[in-house]
Formats: sequence, structure tokens, C-alpha cells
Amino acid sequence: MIDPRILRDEPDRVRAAQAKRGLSVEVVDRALAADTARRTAIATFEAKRAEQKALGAKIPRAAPEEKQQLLAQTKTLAAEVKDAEAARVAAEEEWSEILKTIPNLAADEAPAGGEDDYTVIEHIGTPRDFAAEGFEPRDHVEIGQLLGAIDIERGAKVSGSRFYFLTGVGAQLEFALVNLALDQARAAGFTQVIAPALVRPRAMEGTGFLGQAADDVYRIEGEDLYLVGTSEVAMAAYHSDEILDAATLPRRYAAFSPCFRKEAGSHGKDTRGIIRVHWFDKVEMFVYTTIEESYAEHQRLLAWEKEFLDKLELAYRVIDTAAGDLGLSAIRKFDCEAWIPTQGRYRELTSTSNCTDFQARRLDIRVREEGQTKAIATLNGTLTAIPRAIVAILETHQQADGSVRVPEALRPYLGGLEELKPV
RNA sequence: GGAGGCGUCGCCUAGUCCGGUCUAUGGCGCCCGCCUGCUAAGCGGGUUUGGGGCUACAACCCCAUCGAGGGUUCAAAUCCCUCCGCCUCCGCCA
Repeated sequence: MIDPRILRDEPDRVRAAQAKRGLSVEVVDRALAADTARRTAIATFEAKRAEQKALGAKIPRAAPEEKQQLLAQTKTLAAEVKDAEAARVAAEEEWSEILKTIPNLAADEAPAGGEDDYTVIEHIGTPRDFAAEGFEPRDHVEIGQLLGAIDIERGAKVSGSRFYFLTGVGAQLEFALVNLALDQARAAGFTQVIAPALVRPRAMEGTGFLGQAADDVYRIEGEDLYLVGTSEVAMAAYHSDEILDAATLPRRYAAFSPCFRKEAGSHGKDTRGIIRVHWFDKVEMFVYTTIEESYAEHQRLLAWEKEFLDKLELAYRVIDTAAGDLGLSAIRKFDCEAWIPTQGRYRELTSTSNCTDFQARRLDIRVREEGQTKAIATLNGTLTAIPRAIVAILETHQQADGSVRVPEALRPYLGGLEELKPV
């Protein structure tokens, strides 16, 4: 939720952000009207309530004959208080409903527009020229089969489309990637976390995934639980209802968890392979820091993502996501997209968002600094999402005979293995 | 899954049976001041969070807040109901 004070004092900033995201500007006026109505309702209720309290305090001390009169008086007042309270609650609910539909502001630096309006910040590495090397690259499905690493057919048999088994070196590769990621994170001062993949509605709602993204979320039938689409959800809710001491910031967590996504509305997209799946494992960086520090921290998260991709020796580019593609919570988002040889294009491997105080407000997380409590910022960034990392590695480092060269940094995590060979 | 116990403003704690004097007790910690070669001790004061009013986003005033939400009542930390969490025991189980 955005800062109500910004809405009240600088509505034009909110209007500008809405426009930049390609969303309704009119909602700002509705929110402002609801805010006024809410404050009026609060003032009315509080005045009545104060009156009731003052009268009520006299009753125990009143003389018997006076008491009867007071009781009668306060009884009608009680009814008025009840009505005023109902009106207050209704006004507050309406205000909060409208406010919740307003996404976070968009950073000035974020490009305006939709999905295709991103700007490319930089290219790192050069895509391999397979034509020059004289062979046609195989896609990850084919290599995965040759190596006995990915079993998509049986994934579909057992669980349906967009499911897979990682087997043999595929399974080893997952643990190697996870450990490489966790080691890097620990070296950078992150606390390693294994996070629950099932969360209560509060956590889902608080991170902004029950809004327009709700279609993509699995709910457990008969239980008030959701399967997370990212451990960001659990890690944001981790400190909900807490006030963190400023001296303990930044708090950096690297969380491993499975992730589940319905992929509703992506029928026909990426139907082959494991680029887009209903379940995958991921190591996610999650940071709590001050709003002022959040911008620099965002850059650091991006740097850690790049460091990891560099270790995998991939060619990739970094894009600055357009405002319309930021999602509900972020004010700015960088995606790292790796070159996928058989697709001839860059595909998102990791992504980092600065959510400033948007999620923290919904989850009641604050910071105490010099006796003051203030809003805190949350940020997240992928260190590694397993299937896409595997896709990029297999396709990028494949050799003519179907084997795959293991990037140097990954070798220690695979028992020194330098090459994955067809089985 | 079954039975029982518990949840108070950072931590501990009084209060809940018998509703109003609870503007929630006391201790610890912390902050400010006094005292003081320094430190400690001592003494005095302060110390939940959110919101509204008024404003300099100060001070001040007000409302809510005793796990959460409902209810009873003129009045709820206190009585009733539902939910959540923690603990103990039993059963089952990786």
C-alpha cells in the first residue's frame, strides 16, 4: 500500500505514476474523496465516543436518583456511538479497498509503458556463435534427455504438463546450483533460510500477490493456505507485525524454497521444455532496509545476480523494466536475461525489485530509528531459479557430441566434474 | 485427531473469580535530568503502537489498542461465542 500521506499531500505524484504504468488516474480522486469521508467519519465517532466515556464515568459516583436519569441518557448515546462506529468502519474499509488497488509509485528512472518498453542497460558476454563452430545447437530438452538429466515425459505422466523430473546429473546440478548460490550469499553476509512454501492469506495478500496476480496462485482446497510462487512471500511476512531496530539493518536473507505457479493465461507459451513450469526451486535474496538505503541496495542485489550469472559463464543482458510491467509492489525492477541459443533470444533468468515500503505497510513492518518508528523498505532478487539456470547452462555450454562443459565455478559443487556426458 | 492449560504497553509480572476508582500494577532494561575526579550507586522524571484534531510532520488534546474478531452491557483486560498462536499429556506418523 502506498503512503497515505503522499496520496493526500502530493496526489499529482500518484497520478503521474498511474499514467506511467498505463493505469487509471481517476482512482486517485476516488481515493482522496474516500480519505476525506474517512476522516470525517472518524471525527464524528470519536466525538460521540468521548461524550459517552465522560458520561459513563459519572455513573458509579452518582446518587441513586440521579443515576437513573444518567442511565437513560447514556443509553441513547450508546446507540449513536454504535451507529457512528459502523459508519466509521464502513468509511475506513472503502478507503482501504481503493488504496489497495493503487500500485506502488514507479521510480523516475523506470521507463514508461508496458512489457515491451523496457530499456537495455547493458550486455555482458557474447552469445556463442554455433554457426562459426560448425554445429547446430541442440535445445535443452534434447540435451537433457541425452544426459539423463531431465525427464519431461514422465513429469507429464505423473503430474501433468509443465512438470518434469530432474534425474542423475540433473538432480546433481540442482544441488550444485543451490549450494553455489547459498555459499555466495553467505559470503556476502546473507543469512541462509529454508522457507515454508505454504503460507496464510495474510502473507500472500501482503506481498501483493492476491490482486491481479491471484489467478496465478495455487490455493489448498479446504485450507486457508496458498502455495507460494516465490519465497519472497514467506520472507516478506517473516517480520510482519515487527518493529526492527535500525542498527540491525540491512537484514539480508537468502531463502531456498520450491515455487508454484499456475501460469494461467500463458497457454501455448513455452510449451516445450522447462522454461515455464508449474513448480521449481529457487534461491531468493530478500532484504529489509531503510527507504533511503533501498536504492543503493537494489543496485547491490543486481550486482550479486550478475556475479552469479558470471560464475555460470553465461551471456546476458540487463533490462530496466517498464513501469507497466513492474507488478503491484515494485517501484523499479531489473531483469537479467540470458541468451538461449536455440531460441535466438534473451530470456529472464533472474529479477530484482525494490518494493520500498509498499509491502511493509501491508504487513505492518517498521523500523525504529532514534526513537522514531518509520516505514521500512523490502527488496528481493533471484539468485538462481533452477530450471532456467539449467536451460541456460545446458544450451550455452553444450558441445558437438552432446556433452556439456561445466562452468569452472560449478565444478567444486559437482565433485570436480568438468563435463556432463551423454549416458 | 483427542484432553487440558495459557496469551497484559521491549522482557518478566499484578489485575480476570465478584464489570465502573484500570487515565493497566510492580520489577528489569532503556532514555533524560540531578548528584558526582570518572564510572557505579543513589534520587527525580520518562518509556506500547496505530489513528484523528490542531499544527512547524513540535507541544498539546482526543480515539482506539490487554493475541484477533464478534456479542452482552449505560460501561469489558475482566462475562459469553468464534478464530489464531504457544505449552503439556494421549493417539497416530515421516
